[in-house]
Amino acid sequence: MTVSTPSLSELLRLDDGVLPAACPSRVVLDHVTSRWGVLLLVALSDGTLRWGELRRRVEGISEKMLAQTLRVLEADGFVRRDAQPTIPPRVDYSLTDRGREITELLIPLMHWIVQHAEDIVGAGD
Amino acid sequence: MTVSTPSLSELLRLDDGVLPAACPSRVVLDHVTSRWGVLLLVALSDGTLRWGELRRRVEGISEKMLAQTLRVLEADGFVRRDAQPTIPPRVDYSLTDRGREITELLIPLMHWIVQHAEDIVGAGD
DNA sequence: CAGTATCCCCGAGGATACTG
DNA sequence: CAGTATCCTCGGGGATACTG
Repeated sequence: MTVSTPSLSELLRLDDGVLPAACPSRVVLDHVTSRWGVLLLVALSDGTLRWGELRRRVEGISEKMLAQTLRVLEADGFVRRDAQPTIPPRVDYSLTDRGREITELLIPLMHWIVQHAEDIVGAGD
Repeated sequence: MTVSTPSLSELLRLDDGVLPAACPSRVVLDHVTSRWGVLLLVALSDGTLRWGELRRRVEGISEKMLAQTLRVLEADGFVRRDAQPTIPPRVDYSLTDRGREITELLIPLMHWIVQHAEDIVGAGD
């Protein structure tokens, strides 16, 4: 049942295991694993959130980085932005299908980290 | 069969969905998703590698960042360092059990990214 | 409310040279 | 070979003020 994890080379079909530096995946990896990228995607996995809600959920993020990271994630097609032309404005952010795909891979990671973080920083740091 | 992904709040047992800023998980998340962290861990998933092999595999990494990132990953208990006291020296790096655990969550992520990267940067960037 | 615009700083990270 | 030491740059990212 447990298919032993295939090697990176097999998974990526690299015959030498080298992932080139100039490579689209590096760009996407950087976007997703950017300082605030993971946190925003994971926050949105709970459902649609407004700008202000996102700010509060992802504690510590500045307005600048919230805007910037959201723009990148939107450009990559991970996040959908719905702006109501009302006064005052209301903007909803949610995951696209693509965003949900990658977030489903991110959640187990976050989960593992949250479970083990204490042991890790407690012992070594 | 498919258990629908539980919400972040459920997974993390946060009643408000807010992941605090001052929190060990943030530190570990930063280490793992650091610029070179993912790439190194994933490279080591293929098995033990020597310093020079790692440098070549993770194309673009400088010696400084290789050393620095490896030290962090070692301190976190993800990576084991085996130094043979020979001349010339030989140092082997491999994943610990803990390293293998988290890498098994990283591989699907990398895999997804490599599969979809072209579409993503091709269309939006 | 949901952003943009600006200024500015610090440290991540690269280049280079050196060493056991 | 497997690093360390040093210098230096560039841009990530915070603080603050302003706007439709």
